[in-house]
Amino acid sequence: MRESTALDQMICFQLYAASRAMTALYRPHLEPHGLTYPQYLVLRVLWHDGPTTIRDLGRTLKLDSGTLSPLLKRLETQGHITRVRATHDERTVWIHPTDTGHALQTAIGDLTQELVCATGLTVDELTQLHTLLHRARGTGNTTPPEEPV
Amino acid sequence: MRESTALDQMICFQLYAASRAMTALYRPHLEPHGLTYPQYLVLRVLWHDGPTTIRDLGRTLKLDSGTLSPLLKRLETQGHITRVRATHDERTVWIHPTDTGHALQTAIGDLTQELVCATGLTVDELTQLHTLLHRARGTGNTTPPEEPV
DNA sequence: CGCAATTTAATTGTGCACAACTGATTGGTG
DNA sequence: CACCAATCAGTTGTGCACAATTAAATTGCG
Repeated sequence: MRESTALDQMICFQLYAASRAMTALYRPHLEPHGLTYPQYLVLRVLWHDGPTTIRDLGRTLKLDSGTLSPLLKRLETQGHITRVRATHDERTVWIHPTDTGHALQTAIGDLTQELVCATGLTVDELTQLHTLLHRARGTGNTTPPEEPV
Repeated sequence: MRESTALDQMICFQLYAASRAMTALYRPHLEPHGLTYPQYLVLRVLWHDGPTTIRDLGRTLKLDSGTLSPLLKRLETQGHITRVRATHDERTVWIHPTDTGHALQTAIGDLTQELVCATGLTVDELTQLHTLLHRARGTGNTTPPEEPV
């Protein structure tokens, strides 16, 4: 029964450890391009959605400006994005992927197969895991998973 | 089919987001005691196992000395632990919980119910999630979940 | 219109994570 | 015994996360 009393702990630590382990799987594929995993997530949003505001990036990735501002500044320094303040509402800043930013998409390629194999889970299990994880965040959040997620 | 091509991405982001969301659930319960979530994990190991070496803490929590050394220094400053270098092998350092460190266990109490409810998942689903997460780390790792995990 | 509340991005400060390295200690092997 | 490789903790540097604050722009309401 102490299994059940420690259940939340175990879930939380498993999440914490699994998240870091998964990020570690990406690292060797991203580091050659000078990217971190959060930077890669930002680029995925830009690849998928095109130019995006910092506000929307924050809502998609669940990160605040305290995290995104310096991260985007680094991506800009690397030449992967540009930052343009909107003219009609000067509070918002638009993030545009540059040509080199777009080029990274093909340069990095599709990491799916390799990483799915690394987990050792079947596609069914991964789908199951995905559903449980999504449900575990926001209570009663019934909206389907978004891209690029 | 683009669902499946983005599957690893989605899983990885879900892990990343769910882990941070879960940590955020703990924060209001730990912050009054001046603890962070990683510090709380260390204390849970000490509450469960008693005095432990830094090496074993690192293996249990999957953290290296670069993370643990300053973290433990902060726990020592707060008076929750002591650091004692072993006499028979002066490379290893033993971490002992102090009385105030032990007292935190009852002061913080059991957060299980509250956090399980916050996820909105059933016990069965949490068990399922736990199993999948554990399997997703280490390929072919068939050892059962450890404490405190 | 005038002004307070809200929105947005940026900044500051703290604490992880993790790579790379240092330095001390230990164990094993010739 | 001498020496070399391995082990262990600590340090340094970079980049997230996140709370709290700041400042500018916008919105809404009287």
